[in-house]
Amino acid sequence: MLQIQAIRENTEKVIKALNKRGFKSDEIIPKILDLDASRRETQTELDQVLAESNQLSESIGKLFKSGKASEAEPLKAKSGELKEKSKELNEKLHEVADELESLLYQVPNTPNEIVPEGKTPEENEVVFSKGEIPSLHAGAKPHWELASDYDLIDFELGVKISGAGFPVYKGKGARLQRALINFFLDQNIAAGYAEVQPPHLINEASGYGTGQLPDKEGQMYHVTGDDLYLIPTAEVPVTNILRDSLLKEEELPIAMTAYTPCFRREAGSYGADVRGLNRLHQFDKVEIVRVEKPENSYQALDHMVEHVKTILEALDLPYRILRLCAGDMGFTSALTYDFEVYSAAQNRWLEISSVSNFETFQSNRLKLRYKSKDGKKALAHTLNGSALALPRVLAALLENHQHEDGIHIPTALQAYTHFSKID
RNA sequence: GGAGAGAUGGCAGAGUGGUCGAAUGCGGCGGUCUUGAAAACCGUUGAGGGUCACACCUCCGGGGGUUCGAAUCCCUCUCUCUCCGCCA
Repeated sequence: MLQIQAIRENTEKVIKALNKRGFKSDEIIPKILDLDASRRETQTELDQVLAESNQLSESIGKLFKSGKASEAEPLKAKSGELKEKSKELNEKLHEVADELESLLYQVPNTPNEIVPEGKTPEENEVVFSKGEIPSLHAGAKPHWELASDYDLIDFELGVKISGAGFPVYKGKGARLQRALINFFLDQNIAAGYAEVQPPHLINEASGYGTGQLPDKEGQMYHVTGDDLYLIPTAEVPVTNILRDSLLKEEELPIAMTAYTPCFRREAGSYGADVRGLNRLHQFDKVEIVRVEKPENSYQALDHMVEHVKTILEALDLPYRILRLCAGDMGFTSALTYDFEVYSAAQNRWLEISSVSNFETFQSNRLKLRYKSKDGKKALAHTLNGSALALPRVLAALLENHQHEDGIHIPTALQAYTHFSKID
């Protein structure tokens, strides 16, 4: 949620930034400003009535104490009137404040200045690429065929148990999956991230905290019996660890990593894009989350990008980094870098990580603040990224490292898989 | 699922209708002492709105009510804890 002061003080800048996203702010922003003005005006009016009422009560109390109860009667009547009035004003205040809040929830984050203009994924800016695209042997296959040939993943079995998008990993497929999780976690820990294991179900307040609610209500699985949501990413429970907190300056930065399964309904997707591991309802991901002082957050974002690079290079996968254009960025982000690995057998790029700075957009909702040494309080910046999402990494590993004699496991992973080849 | 207890400042924990925004302890900050540190002692220290700054207002889990006046009384919701049951 954007800070109302920012909208108030930099209205033109905010509108311009939102327009870059393709978000129509010309109506909603003036409306927000109107409501904000009205809120403050009503608040002031209410405060005055309450101040008068407080004084009255105090003098009534004194009269009672000094045994002049009869003199208090007219004051009581006056107090009753004020109460009536304050009730009205209070109702109005709530009305205005609620409407203001619901409008603020609808406004996405303002893109950083370096975010490129654009509406579609084609307009994302490639800022880096590395690794050679392997030329595969004749008869090379996409991962869903490899998965079946080597009995690594059973998609049909998952359909029986749950439905489409819930694969069953088997044998070396399961072991490779587990190896990747451990490998990623160890890499992140070595880079200074503290491991946490958060709950996989979250309450409504947590959903609002990181911005999944109310914006993406339909994309999360909802456990109606207990009114909980299955996490779409570890970002939600991990970032919410810091919800409603006032940190000391020296506690920052905070860096956490977590492995969790992720659950996404992804309603409405179909076709070749969702073949095999490309898009699932349940998948595994290792996430990194950072909480930073505002002046350090963009440097931290760069460090996260560098860190993800080293992981992909250890896996010997060709990849590129995109700076997402304003129109393709997520609702809550101010700047996002997507990592894509090249899938030689599918001849396409697959997104495997998304690293973002949310600035104060999440911390404003989360009430995640820190207190500097001179006693000033400010919202912290939150960042997160995948390091990494499993399914497409697995797909790319199978496809890019396939040879006539089987699938070769990258050296860095062998300590985790305890096998060097799938054949 | 059954029974009971509770929700107060960064944390712990008093407070049952009128200077209570709240005792006390811990923690934090400043100081005295010390070569330095620790200990001890003294002082200070909740959050939000509002204002140029004051004033002022709100906040003792959420919502509603009683009262001139509520952290304190009533209703309601949510959550937590303890015991029993069930169970990995």
